[in-house]
Amino acid sequence: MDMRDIAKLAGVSSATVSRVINGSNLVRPGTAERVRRVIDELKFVPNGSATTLKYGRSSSYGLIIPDITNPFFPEFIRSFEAILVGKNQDMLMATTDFHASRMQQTIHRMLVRQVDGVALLASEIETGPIETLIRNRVPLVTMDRRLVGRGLSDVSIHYVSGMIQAVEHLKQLRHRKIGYIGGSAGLTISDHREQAFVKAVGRAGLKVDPNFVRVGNYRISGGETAMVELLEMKDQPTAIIAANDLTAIGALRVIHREGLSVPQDFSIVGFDDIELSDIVYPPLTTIRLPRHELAEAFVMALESSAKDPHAVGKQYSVRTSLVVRSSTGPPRRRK
Amino acid sequence: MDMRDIAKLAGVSSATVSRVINGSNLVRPGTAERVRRVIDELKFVPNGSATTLKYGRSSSYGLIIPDITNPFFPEFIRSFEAILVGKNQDMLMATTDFHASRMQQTIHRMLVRQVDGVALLASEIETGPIETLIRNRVPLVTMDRRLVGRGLSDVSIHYVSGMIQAVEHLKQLRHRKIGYIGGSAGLTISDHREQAFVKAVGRAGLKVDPNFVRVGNYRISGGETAMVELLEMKDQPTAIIAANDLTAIGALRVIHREGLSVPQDFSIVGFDDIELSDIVYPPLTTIRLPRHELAEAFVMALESSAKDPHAVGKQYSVRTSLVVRSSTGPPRRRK
DNA sequence: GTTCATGATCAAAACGACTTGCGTAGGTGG
DNA sequence: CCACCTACGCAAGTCGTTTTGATCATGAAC
Repeated sequence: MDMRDIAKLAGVSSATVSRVINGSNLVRPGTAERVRRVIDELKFVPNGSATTLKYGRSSSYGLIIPDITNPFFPEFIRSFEAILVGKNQDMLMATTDFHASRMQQTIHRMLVRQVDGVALLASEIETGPIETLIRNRVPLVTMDRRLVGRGLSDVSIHYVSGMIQAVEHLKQLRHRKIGYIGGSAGLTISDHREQAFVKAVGRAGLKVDPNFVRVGNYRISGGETAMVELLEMKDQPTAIIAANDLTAIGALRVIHREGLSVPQDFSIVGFDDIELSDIVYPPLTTIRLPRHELAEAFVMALESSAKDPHAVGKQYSVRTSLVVRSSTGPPRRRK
Repeated sequence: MDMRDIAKLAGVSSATVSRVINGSNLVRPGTAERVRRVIDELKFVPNGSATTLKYGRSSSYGLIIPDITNPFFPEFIRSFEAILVGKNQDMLMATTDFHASRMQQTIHRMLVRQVDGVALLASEIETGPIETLIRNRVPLVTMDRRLVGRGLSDVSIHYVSGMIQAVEHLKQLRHRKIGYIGGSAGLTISDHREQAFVKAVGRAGLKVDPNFVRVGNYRISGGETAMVELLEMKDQPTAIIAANDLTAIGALRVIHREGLSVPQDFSIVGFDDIELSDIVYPPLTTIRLPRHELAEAFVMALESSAKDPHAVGKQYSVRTSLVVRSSTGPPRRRK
C-alpha cells in the first residue's frame, strides 16, 4: 500500500496526498478531509525510507554510550529521548562496551541509516571514527572533549564549580585531609575530573597528598579496591571525593565491611547524583551532574549542526553543583 | 557520493561495486581489491534507505519498554543489543513512560521506519497499537501476554518455578507466615506474579493470609508504603516476597528505618536479580529472571517471525530460579 | 462572453542501491 | 579453431515520496 493507492481511493493524485500529510495549505479542506479519511481507514503509514532517500536526512539521531548498565546513562537517555520525541526525531542507540571495534561498527551502521547527527558519550574516542563521521558530513557532538570544528560540537562538564562547593563543604566541616578516587586511567575525562579536584583543593587553601589520590574504573569494584588501599595506609584522609557515585558506593561498602561508619570515620562525596545515591545507606552527598540539562545541550548542539553541517560547532557547558545528604559530616577526632 | 562515483573511480560499473559490497563471487579478486580500496579511501558508506526502500525491510527491530530507569531494562537491553549487533541488525529503542499516547506515537514511528519486528516489553498493552502492527504485517513479540497469532509471538516468564524454590527455601528456614508485595494493580503481569506466589505457597502446604498480600508499583516507593502497612499490623509475616527487586529494596529500607534488621526480623526475597540486589545491604535473596535468555528468546521470536510474517507465532518461555544471598534466614522467635 | 487571476491538482522526474538479462571480450580446454 | 566459461559492462526498471512546472477549473472583472 502506498500513497498512490490512497490517491486513487480518494480520487486525487499522489501529490495531493503528500500535501495533506505534510500539512500544505494548497489543498481544499474538503479534499484534505476526504484524503485523511482514506488514510485512517486503511491505517496507511508513509514509508520513511523513501523520504529519507529523497532528502538524505532521516530525522533521527544516533546516540553512542559505553555502558548502559551504568545508571547515569539510562537517566540521560530518558531525557534525551523525551526531548527528541517532542521534535519528532528518532533515536538510534548503541553501546560500545568499551570496545573500539564496536565503536567502528556502530558508527558505520549509523552512517548507513543516514542519521542527522551523532551524540557520542563514550570517552574512549579515537580519531578514526570521528573522521569517518566528519568525512560523511554527519554532525558530531562529543562530551567533554573540548574540541570543536566543522560539524563538531562539544558539551563539556564544568566539574570545577561543583568540586569547589564540595571541597568548601568539607573544609567547613573541618576536614583537612581530602582523598580522591578517580576514574579509569588514560581517559581524558578522568583527567578532567582529577584536575578539577586538584584545582578545588588548591583554591580552598588545602594541599593534595598524592598518596590520597587513587584510580578507579567508574564502577563499584574500582571504588572498593581503591578504598582497601587507602585503609591500609597509616596516614589516612578523613574525607574522600569519588569520580562518580558508583565509585563512592564501592568505597562505602568497604568501609562498612571493615566495621567503620560513614560519615563518622570517613566522609564520602560522590559524583553524578544518580538515583541510586539517594537509596544507599547513608544517602550520598554528591556533586550533581544535571542529566536533563546535559541532554538538552546535546540536542541543541545536534540540531544546530544538523541545520548547517558546514558550520563550525559550538562549545557548550553544563555546570555541576553539590547536593548535601548524609555521607558527609565532621571528622571524628582520631587517636 | 554514491555507488556510481565509486564505480567511476575504480574503473568499473556500479553493478560490480554492488557485487563487491555484497560479496558476490562473480568478481575477480584483483578487481574487488581495487574497488575496496576506493571505498576505503573515500570512506564510502552505502545509503541504507535506498536498500530499505527497495526491499521493504530495514534490518532493524524496534524495542519498546516502559521505563529505562528500572535497572531491569538496561540489563536486558545490553543483551538484546549485543545479540542484534552480531546479526547486523539495528535497534530502535523507545520508552513509553507508561503513557498510552507515547505508545501509539512510538509504534507509528516504528512503522514509518519499516522495522522488521517489534519487541514489546511494556505491560500496559492495549489492543489498538497491536492491531496497527498486525495490519501492517510487522511481527510483534510481547512479554508475558501468553497470546500468539499471525505474526504475534510471546515470551512468557515461568514465574512458578522460581517462586516454588523461594517458598520452599523459606519453609525450610521455618517460616510459616509469608507475605507478598505485588506490582501495580491492574496489570496482567502483576496478576501472573501474584498467582505464582499463591500457587507456590499452596504447593508448600502453607496458607496465604490475604492481609499479608499487598500491592506495590514495581518501584522502591511501592515497597516502602506496603512495608509500612505491614508493620502497622498486629499479626505480621516473618518473610516477604516482593514482585521485583526494587520493591524488595523499598521494604528493606523501611525495615532498617524502623530499627529492625534483615534477616533477623524479616526475611526478604526479591524478584529479577538486578545488579543492584547484590549491592544493597544485606545482599538480596532473589528470584532470578535471566535477562540474557530473555533477550535471546525475543530475538529468536523476532527472527522467525520476520522470516515468515504470515505464519503464526510461537509461545516461548523463560524459567526463573532462586538465588540465595543474605536477606533470608530463620525467623527470630517473637514474643 | 472573453480574459485573467488564482487556487487546486496532475504527471513526471529525482533520490540511490540493487537486480537482471543480455552482450562481449578475453582466456581455456579439447 | 570451436566451444565454453569467466568477469565484467550496460541499461532499464524497482522501491515510495516529494517537488516541479504545467494544466485545469472556477469565478470575477470587464
